[in-house]
Amino acid sequence: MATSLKDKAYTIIKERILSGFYEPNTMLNEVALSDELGISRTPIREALNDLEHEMLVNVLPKKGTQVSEINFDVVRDIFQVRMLIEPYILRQFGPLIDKLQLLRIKSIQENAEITGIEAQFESDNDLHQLIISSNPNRYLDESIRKVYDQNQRIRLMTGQKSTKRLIDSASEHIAVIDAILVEDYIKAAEAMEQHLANSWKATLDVLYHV
Amino acid sequence: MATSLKDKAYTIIKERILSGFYEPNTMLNEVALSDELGISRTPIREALNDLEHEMLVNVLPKKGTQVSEINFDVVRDIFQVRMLIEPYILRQFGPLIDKLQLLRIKSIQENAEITGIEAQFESDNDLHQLIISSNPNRYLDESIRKVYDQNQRIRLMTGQKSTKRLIDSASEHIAVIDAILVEDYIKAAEAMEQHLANSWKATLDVLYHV
DNA sequence: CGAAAATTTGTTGTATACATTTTGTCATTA
DNA sequence: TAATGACAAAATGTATACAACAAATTTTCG
Repeated sequence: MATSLKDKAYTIIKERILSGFYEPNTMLNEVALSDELGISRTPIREALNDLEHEMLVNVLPKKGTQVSEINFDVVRDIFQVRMLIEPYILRQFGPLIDKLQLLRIKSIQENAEITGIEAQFESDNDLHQLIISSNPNRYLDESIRKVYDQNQRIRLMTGQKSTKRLIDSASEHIAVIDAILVEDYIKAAEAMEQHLANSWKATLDVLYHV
Repeated sequence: MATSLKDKAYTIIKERILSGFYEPNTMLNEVALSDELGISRTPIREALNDLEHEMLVNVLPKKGTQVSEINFDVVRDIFQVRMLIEPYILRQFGPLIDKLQLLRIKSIQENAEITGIEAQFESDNDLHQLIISSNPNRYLDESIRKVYDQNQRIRLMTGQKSTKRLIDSASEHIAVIDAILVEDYIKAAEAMEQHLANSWKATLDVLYHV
């Protein structure tokens, strides 16, 4: 794959932000990144610009680029958009979802207590990604993907501390999956709404003790 | 206002795309733009990159930057997102809409037959922008704004040829406005859904004779 | 000693030079 | 004539140099 240096820089920096290696409010120095990655400033700058559009960083004119913060407002906005779009995708594009992949994910979710937190975590991601990917609308896709990247950072903060929530989450996922499998997409959308509402409540609880 | 050269280039190029001065599929040459605008290639490139994120251009690696096309799929996707988000904003954030501005817009819409096409056109824009602006969710805002820019290009194509549609559109706008004024935001959302559905049908008819 | 001014340092913004790739031209050949 | 390949021209991708600005530091003066 003949990828550009800009894309390389983009991928590396994004991964560092999403993984929490760069914490919120960290200032990203262009020359430092340039030296470290062995890439000149120009592609670095372009990558940072791209990341700004995903709202993963804020470019402060003449000051620098700063890893964006995840405050309450951001968390609320992220969940709001997810609750609008993910059920919508199920209703509109449910039939386009890959059933085989669903079954694979379901089997992992069913063994939530055995497979461990990390596998569960990843499988959760897979489910949402699978649903998101079924949507052919480019504009909707960009919106939800941007939001979903931020969501990964939120989950890093919550850390899924409660195993109780993990089990509940798994059964909610299964409810969504089962509805899709019997091709009742309205029910699937409702199950997703329920799931997101619960996740929202759990997140509120863990992060803000509300 | 101490705006950067990148922003200047961005503003100029964007205006040219939205106004139709640059037609779809036009290749945008970086050095040509650089010479014409008296700005070096670096800010020009950054501006084009920004425009790519708004899907107003496509950057083809090693080939160049091309003004994006408005084909049937794009038109469908745009309307789909508008029909999802605009009514949602009314339902969720209706109370935040500036009522005074609404009254001003209403008076123009009421005289649709007198004020002429252009004023009508602009007032239509104002209404949708006003509603969009009432939404405080940054993620939703970016999504709908991106879509609304493209929508301007669609309207350029349809050219609002039918005066019948113009009159109908005005009365639909008034239905939305009146519902907001009496603070019945559910009704307002429904009126908006109706309006967008009709616009969608009219657009289909004009552009694709479907 | 403290505050304001001047200077230095470091960072981003912009311009330009160089590298790489694509594309168009034109001669060559089957 | 049509296809092919070498070559030239032009475009984008990348690196680097310079300019403008902000912040930190030092100096100067009350």
